[in-house]
Amino acid sequence: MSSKKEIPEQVGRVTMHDIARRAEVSLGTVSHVINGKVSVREAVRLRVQNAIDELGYQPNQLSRALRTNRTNLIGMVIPDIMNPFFPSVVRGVEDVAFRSSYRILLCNADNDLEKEMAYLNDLRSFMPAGIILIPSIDHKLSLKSDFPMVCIDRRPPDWVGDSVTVENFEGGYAAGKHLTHLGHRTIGILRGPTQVVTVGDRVRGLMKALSESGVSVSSEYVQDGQFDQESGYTCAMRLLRLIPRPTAIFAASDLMAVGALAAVKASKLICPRDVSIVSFDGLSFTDFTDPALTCIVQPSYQLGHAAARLLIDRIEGDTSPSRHIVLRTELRIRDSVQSPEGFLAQTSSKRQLRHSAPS
Amino acid sequence: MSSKKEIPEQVGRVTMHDIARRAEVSLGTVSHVINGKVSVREAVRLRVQNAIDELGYQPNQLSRALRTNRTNLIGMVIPDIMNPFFPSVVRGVEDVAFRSSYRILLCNADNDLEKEMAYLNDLRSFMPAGIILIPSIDHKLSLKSDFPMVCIDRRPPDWVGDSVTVENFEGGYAAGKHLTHLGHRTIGILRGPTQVVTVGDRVRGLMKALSESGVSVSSEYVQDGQFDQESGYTCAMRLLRLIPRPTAIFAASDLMAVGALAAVKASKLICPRDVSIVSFDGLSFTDFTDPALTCIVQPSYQLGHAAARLLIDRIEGDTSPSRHIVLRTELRIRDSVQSPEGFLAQTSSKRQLRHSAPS
DNA sequence: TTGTAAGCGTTATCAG
DNA sequence: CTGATAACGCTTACAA
Repeated sequence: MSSKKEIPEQVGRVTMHDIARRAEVSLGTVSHVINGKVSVREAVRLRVQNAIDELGYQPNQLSRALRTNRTNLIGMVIPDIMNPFFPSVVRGVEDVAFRSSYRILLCNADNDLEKEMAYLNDLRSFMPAGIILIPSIDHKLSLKSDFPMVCIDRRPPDWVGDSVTVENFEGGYAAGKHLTHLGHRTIGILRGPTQVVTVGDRVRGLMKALSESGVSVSSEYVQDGQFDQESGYTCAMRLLRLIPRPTAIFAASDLMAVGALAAVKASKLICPRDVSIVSFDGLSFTDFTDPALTCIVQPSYQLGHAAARLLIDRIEGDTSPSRHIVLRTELRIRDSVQSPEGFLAQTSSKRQLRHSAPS
Repeated sequence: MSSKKEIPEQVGRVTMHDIARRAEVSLGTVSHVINGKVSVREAVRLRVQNAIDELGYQPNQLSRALRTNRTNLIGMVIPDIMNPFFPSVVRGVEDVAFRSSYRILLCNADNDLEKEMAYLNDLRSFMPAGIILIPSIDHKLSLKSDFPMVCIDRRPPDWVGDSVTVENFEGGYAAGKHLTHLGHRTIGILRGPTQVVTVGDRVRGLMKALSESGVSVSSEYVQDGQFDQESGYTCAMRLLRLIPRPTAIFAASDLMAVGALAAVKASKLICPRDVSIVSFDGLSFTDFTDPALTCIVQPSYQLGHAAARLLIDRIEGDTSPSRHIVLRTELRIRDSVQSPEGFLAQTSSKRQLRHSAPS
């Protein structure tokens, strides 16, 4: 799009009628040149195009939608944009959507099933082209709708449609391997809310890695709570009082890990010297904690990106069987994990406590 | 399309026609009971209402909008939802909007004037009820439009419409007072991008407070850069090499402050013992840094909240003169500021600032 | 109080 | 290739 010749600042809405009149053609012809579906004589096409440019005409999306029975709106229902995990998901969706000229209708359902269903229902009255949903924890709805929908992040058990999720199990497994390779054998777990299926997977993956190294975790080393920092603090405190004290803690979310970090400090211990911490999420603030957190990074932007791609394919007619895309996680090594004291790690020449400075 | 006596799950769209037929009334009557503007005999009203409930009818927002020339859509154009400052602004807008049954169309303009204008223009084709805009840095557009618009966070110089902003100057001033009362007389400033007007105000407010205490800041103690962590690091490094070394640093954003924190550590200094840091924004991660940052908190949620209130008032007919709401900031005292070494702090016989400290 | 009918700005179907 | 004309689903005078 290059710069325009003149400023068409005609304020009152300009419609196809205005174009038709100015170009001295009929309404239908204007429509034809706009949609390019029916061919139009070049001279006429030009006249119409000029009128459009001169008057700064934009097709009214509403009437168009009403007529064609489809908008270019994508409804996006998420738990809460203030939860730092979601903004990049939303951005991933928007970037893809924008390129295909879809617009995003954003709804925060607060993990509240009622609110989620209300939004979902309400959204229908806008005739969206499709919906991207991060289902609430206890999502039950198997919605049959007039438009495609893809579930992301969490996949409800009864959901048979498209979905994009993350390898939670494998991420947990990677965390477990990392810890056991460094020699940890007494490991505490901050699991968070048990009803969240993603968390369960993370912990199961972790457990698998541990048991492969002959490490077992008795139940008092697994603490359930909320996803937040405060809960992480409280639960970590309980872990730190256990005997033997865990040499490492796995936190199923970054926020819990931050709480755990605080708990370690409050216990006059040092992370990672006394207690290592590995977390799950990879939010940006994990770089700012002290020490910076080693964590399993979720590809949040990609989550939205892939979902939008998939959804738009569906909107544009892809009728292949449901797809279930599962995205990889990544182990990001920072400063919060080291070998436990007294463990002779061959590779421990690396200095752990160095705070990574931005380069 | 077989008529059902059963609970609605009728998938194909159900329209007013269906209701009219089932309730054995005319289209107009259905409309009347829905909009409650024209009175309808109770018996009929009930029949219609039943039909609506039984069929699970929802009015089509698009056709309604087309007819009434107004949607219940609010367009929100922001720089970038991934910037941690904006999610709560968006949430503030959405909470208010939702209660008045408006929906949010979210657009990320990336501080790019072209993109911003493209979005703004594009939004018009949805006939939004109103727009909330966080203008790009070099926003020039004085848009005359068919619907109300309120600018938030930054107020473009030529913008004569409604706006909601933050007391940047006063916030900077409070930061300055806090520092001077504690005895700081050599103060470094991380100003960030000079073209951002909010930053200018913050620094001017700071300067005023300093000069009121007879503290002057020579130019090499003022570093410009970007808003981000990396820039904060680099610029703070320069400050820390100055002689005399500043005993305190003011960062115009939290991210720069985080970079400064890293710079202090990298210089083998300790915050706040050797260098105090006070920042501006109050994002949630400032609690997780080490030490936790003392900062001037912007009421980001309130920003969105107030803007939405204002906008909806306009949408609903408020034609009073343009309003310019300015929100207070708050000094949040954490651990990154103390009196400089060797300064005999007048003990708290006199409390420093009336700016409320959180408990 | 209720029904009728004319649009809102498009697209789509047919004639010319 | 171009132009009428009928929808799309709804609101709103105005008529009955």
